[in-house]
Amino acid sequence: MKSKKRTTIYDIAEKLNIAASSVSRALSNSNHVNEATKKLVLKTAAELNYKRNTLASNLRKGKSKTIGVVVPFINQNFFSNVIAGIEEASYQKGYNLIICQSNELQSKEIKCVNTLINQHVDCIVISLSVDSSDHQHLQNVIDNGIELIQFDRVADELETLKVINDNEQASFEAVSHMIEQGYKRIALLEGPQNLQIFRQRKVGYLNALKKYDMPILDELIIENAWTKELGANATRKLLNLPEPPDAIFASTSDFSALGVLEVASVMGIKVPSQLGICGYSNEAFTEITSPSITTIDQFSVYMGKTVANLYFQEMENKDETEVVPKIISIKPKLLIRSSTQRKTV
Amino acid sequence: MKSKKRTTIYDIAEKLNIAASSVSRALSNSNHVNEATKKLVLKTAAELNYKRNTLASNLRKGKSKTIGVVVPFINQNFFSNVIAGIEEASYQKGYNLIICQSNELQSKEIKCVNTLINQHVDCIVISLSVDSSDHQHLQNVIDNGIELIQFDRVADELETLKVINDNEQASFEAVSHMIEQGYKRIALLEGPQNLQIFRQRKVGYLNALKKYDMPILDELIIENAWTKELGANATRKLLNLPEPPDAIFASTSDFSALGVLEVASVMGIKVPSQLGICGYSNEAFTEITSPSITTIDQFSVYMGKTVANLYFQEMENKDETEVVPKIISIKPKLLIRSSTQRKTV
DNA sequence: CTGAAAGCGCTTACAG
DNA sequence: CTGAAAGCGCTTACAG
Repeated sequence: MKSKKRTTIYDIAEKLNIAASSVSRALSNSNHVNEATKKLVLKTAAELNYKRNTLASNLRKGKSKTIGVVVPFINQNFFSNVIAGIEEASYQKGYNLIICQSNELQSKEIKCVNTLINQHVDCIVISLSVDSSDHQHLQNVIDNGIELIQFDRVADELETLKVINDNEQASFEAVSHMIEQGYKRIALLEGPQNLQIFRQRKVGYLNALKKYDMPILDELIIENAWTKELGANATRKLLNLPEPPDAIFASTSDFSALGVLEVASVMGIKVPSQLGICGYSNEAFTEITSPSITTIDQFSVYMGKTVANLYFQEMENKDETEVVPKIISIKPKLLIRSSTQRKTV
Repeated sequence: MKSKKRTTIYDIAEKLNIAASSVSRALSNSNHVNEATKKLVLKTAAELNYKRNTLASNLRKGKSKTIGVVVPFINQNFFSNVIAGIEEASYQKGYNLIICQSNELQSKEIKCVNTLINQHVDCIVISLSVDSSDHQHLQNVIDNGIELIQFDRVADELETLKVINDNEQASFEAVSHMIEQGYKRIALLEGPQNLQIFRQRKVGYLNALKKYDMPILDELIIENAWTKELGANATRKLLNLPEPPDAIFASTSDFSALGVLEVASVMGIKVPSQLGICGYSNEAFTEITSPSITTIDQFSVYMGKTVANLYFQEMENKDETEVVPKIISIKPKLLIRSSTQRKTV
């Protein structure tokens, strides 16, 4: 099968005894072509099972109608939801997606970005890997004339289009809620502080404590507890403290919160009466644990659509004077569930 | 930035005063080129920030080093895991992925496939949408000389490479296990029977009943209960029967099984003592529900890797006489958890 | 080992 | 409205 020769515009032109350029015009629905020939070309194209070679078309036109996406892992709920959103919006505009995963490694992230540059994608959408520190490869994208959009895990210092959550505000609200539920010693599981999102979440936590005149207790702030295992380890450590916390804000992820819940359950500590738990991201499972876990919804599918549409707007406004907002911040929503509700309303 | 002109092999050739063909050879590491010139070219390429235009290269070579993937939804655990597996294996071989989602609609599936054909992908990997009945678009892929690989939800009559699960066997084992746990009236939630996988799972169910000389009770077989909501509806209906079932095999998915569990929980029916529940797919949440749900692991990431590697093998053996197996069946694994264990071992 | 030339399949100014 | 021609950036037989 591989050897089968595909139909080209020349085959159609030859059969109809017209010029290839006319065929091309007819196929791209130009209005500089006679209606009759247009119909004839379309009919013949269908008969010969013609498929436009997008590669050739793109090469000629100097654009690929392709968006490259780089995420840490495709099979993590948050990212797969964002990708689904990007796909939906892109599909409507006739754009394709090339997807790469960085596996949370900057080294692989760099390779992915280079591949996408080679592919001549029109736009690269990226959420940084956790160990991403140097951003030369992102600068490289810009230098190659490719639109760069960062989302969620962004490098703040790079002036690019960005779609982010208001992490600080969400975090502030979550901790405020816990304080209002009467929790006095609220621990923070924080993520790698080289990522801005995790720094912002910490700030939100600190601001909430400040607002309610509560002391900042260093022993209740645990670094780098952003997976289920690390969350569980941190919880063991915290709950064995002379003065253990009465609530834990797993600011890094719901996976971390799940680790907290499991350890509490094993240790026979009751949630939410003895220990409040709040996660981050609204993973599907947070609704079905017992008790259900309070968390923060990031509207991930919507975030994906927003990313794609931001690119399309930017393209349309390229030559206009109107200024498009460069950073879109989506307000996340605190979902109060059982794991933090000990006051009956 | 968009206007920036990229460096081409001609820029390098001009600067070094050699032919473009030599530059091309040097860059593709041909051994028909002097070591000294090769080094010089590489150095200059780096200086000028040269990036090969893959579009042009692929157009000339007549292949794209791209695999197109069509799945119902990117953001469903099973599919995102398969995609992650495909990505990993493809990345190692220098292949890119273009991802589309059919949204379970044959109409969109057809458009996706056509887009991928236009993109001149080398291979299309597909898992059919639920309402896929006619398969002309898949035949079209083959007719266009593109390798077609089906996985999981396959059209049996099409002679293509396939990677599947042994659904019948897995289903048989699951039901046998439930029978051995003493369940007497085991209901089946079945999926749309136009999909082979759901037919196979039904056969496995029936075979298990037959083996243990148990009657087939038509009122316990519920059609089309393959989402959480449909699973819940079916459960309400079943549990209100004069003679309700004492176990439910949600052969369609874990989501369906979750619907069963929630209804049982609302109705105050104890799992597993009064009602046994078994799902399908090993979604992450099945481990953390209370009780945890017995299910079947499909090894989804491995399945993805297998798909990609099958393609690469097929390519390598194209001109050899050796025959590559056309259908790879992965044996799924029954994971026995709390929701079906009422005998203490 | 190197160069000149053709060609992958398309699009688009340029003439008419 | 239509055609002839150039060119997108690369690769690869063909000569030498």
